[in-house]
Amino acid sequence: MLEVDLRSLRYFITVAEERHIGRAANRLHMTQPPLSRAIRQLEDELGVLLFERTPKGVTLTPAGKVLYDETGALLGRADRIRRRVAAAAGTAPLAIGTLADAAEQVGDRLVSLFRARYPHVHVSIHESGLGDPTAGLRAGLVDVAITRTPFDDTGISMHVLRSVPVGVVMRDDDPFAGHASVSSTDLAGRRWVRLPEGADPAWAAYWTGSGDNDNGASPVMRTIQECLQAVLWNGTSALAPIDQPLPAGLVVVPLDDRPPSDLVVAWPRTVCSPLVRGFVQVAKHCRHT
Amino acid sequence: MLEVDLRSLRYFITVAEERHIGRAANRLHMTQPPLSRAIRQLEDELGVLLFERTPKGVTLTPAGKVLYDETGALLGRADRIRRRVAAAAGTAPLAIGTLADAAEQVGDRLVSLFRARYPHVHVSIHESGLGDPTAGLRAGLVDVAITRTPFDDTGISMHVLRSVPVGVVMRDDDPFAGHASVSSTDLAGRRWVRLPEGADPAWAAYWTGSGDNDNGASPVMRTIQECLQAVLWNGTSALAPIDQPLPAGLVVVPLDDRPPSDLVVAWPRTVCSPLVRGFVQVAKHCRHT
DNA sequence: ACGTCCGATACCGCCCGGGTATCGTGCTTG
DNA sequence: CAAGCACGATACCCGGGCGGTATCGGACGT
Repeated sequence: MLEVDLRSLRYFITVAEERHIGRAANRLHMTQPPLSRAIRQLEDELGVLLFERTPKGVTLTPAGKVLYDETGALLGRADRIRRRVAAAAGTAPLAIGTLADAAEQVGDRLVSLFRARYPHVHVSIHESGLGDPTAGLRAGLVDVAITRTPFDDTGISMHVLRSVPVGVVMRDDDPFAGHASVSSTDLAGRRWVRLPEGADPAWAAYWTGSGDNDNGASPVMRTIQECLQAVLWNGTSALAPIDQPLPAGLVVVPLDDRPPSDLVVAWPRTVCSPLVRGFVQVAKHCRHT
Repeated sequence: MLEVDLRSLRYFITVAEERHIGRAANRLHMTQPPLSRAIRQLEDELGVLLFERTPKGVTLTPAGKVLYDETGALLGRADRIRRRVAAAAGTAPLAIGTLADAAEQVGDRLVSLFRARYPHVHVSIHESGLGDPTAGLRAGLVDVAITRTPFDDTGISMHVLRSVPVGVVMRDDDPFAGHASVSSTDLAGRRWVRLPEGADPAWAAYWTGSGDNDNGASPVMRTIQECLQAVLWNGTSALAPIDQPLPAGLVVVPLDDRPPSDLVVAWPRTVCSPLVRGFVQVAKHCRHT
């Protein structure tokens, strides 16, 4: 049984229109050799020569012309089928949770990629405070979350997007401000920002200097921006991923005795919705610079 | 861009008809897990649940029903395109050469597989004598050859189907008949079958005990059957692959100091015809027991 | 004659799509 | 009710396919 896949047909159409494999490869965002190979494989599959190769490009053979004329309709029909199937499934909504402002850029990128791929899906974004590292997943408020480790992950599956070391955010007039790194013992006696009560214990312990501080007096932080402002104004300290963009007057010094924190996409382990898995696929396949 | 391939759609159709992944896997000559995975991936691709999973099988969701109804037409159109393209290319003939009766079984299998895959192609088979190891390739009589090494392969590409040690064919009353193997020195003074004059030197040297014999008296052998008869009747000896089927009264004793001979499919290095490449593909993918 | 511009080839690394073994679960059955 | 069974799901392995880079060969056009 012959099994052409639609991708190679799109390749063929592009080459036929450009009359030039190199230019077609450009349009397809790939390089020339794999495209040459794909065309040759399509020819082998059909047992027919589709292009004449000339020194200045390629031209369609009669068989290639027939394939070109017929293929457009086939691809069009395939797209129509996709739309009809999506319509028949109804407009299933997808709720995405994000951890406060911790994952803004990557979250925006992922969501826009997801929207491009599943145009018929209604996406809602729920930004949660720093008190809930599951960003609403635990509470069932969202279907999938973009957040950070560590937290209690029983019943939750995760895919790591990026693993980032963590550091101490301090004012640039801090005695440690110039250091290449610090360790926990250097930080004894500091006042730390306070997370909301009831937060996941592993999470709270990780982000607040092991919690051995008198932080009853600090106000509760709900976003990273609030944390940074507290550091600037109150002389408290906070932990943050070292790639956190900082306002002027603040620096982050790597903390060398704490494991990195992972930027992850997380979802309930028992999920069956294809949309959630599709979101995870998008996250897996795109580059996280 | 979404890229469903037609294979996964055929999988889907089969599962939808069987209402049972295991049975569908059987019909598709594959096992259940990869089929489950393929269905799930199709669902992810479309962002839609296609089947309800139940303890006794699967049932189509509304979206799945729509896909089922639409997909048949798509696959039918794909098949029609294949036929039209093949027709537009005209009925390109393919000439296949085989080395005498040396490759009968495998040749028959390959040719029938090729015919099944390219039904529109007219295939002709040219059986050559033992004097031409290229089976007509060198002379331009055929497009592709099923033959044996060794021969001068300049300008010729090959794909090895099977590598078989070579042995001496002798009568079962020969002094060496019971031996597990023999070496060239054991065979001094024997009379050997004679190949046609002008055969490829490497080829002739390989198959006739290094050619240091008085074989002016032996008749020229044109097929393996003739060789075997000569051994039976004239007391000459011959070399043959050790898997050569033998008539009663003959045995083959492995020759332990000669490299094996490869059963190969060969074609001109400068080939551009998709049919030749298709034939090679068929040869590569089928099992050669 | 040589540079340039094609497509073709060679080779590499990763991912995908096959496989086997095993699990979880809901239904059946003694 | 416990045990078996039947089904799909999961985990893991392995080979092939499809991306990539580097390079070749050949046909023009100065």
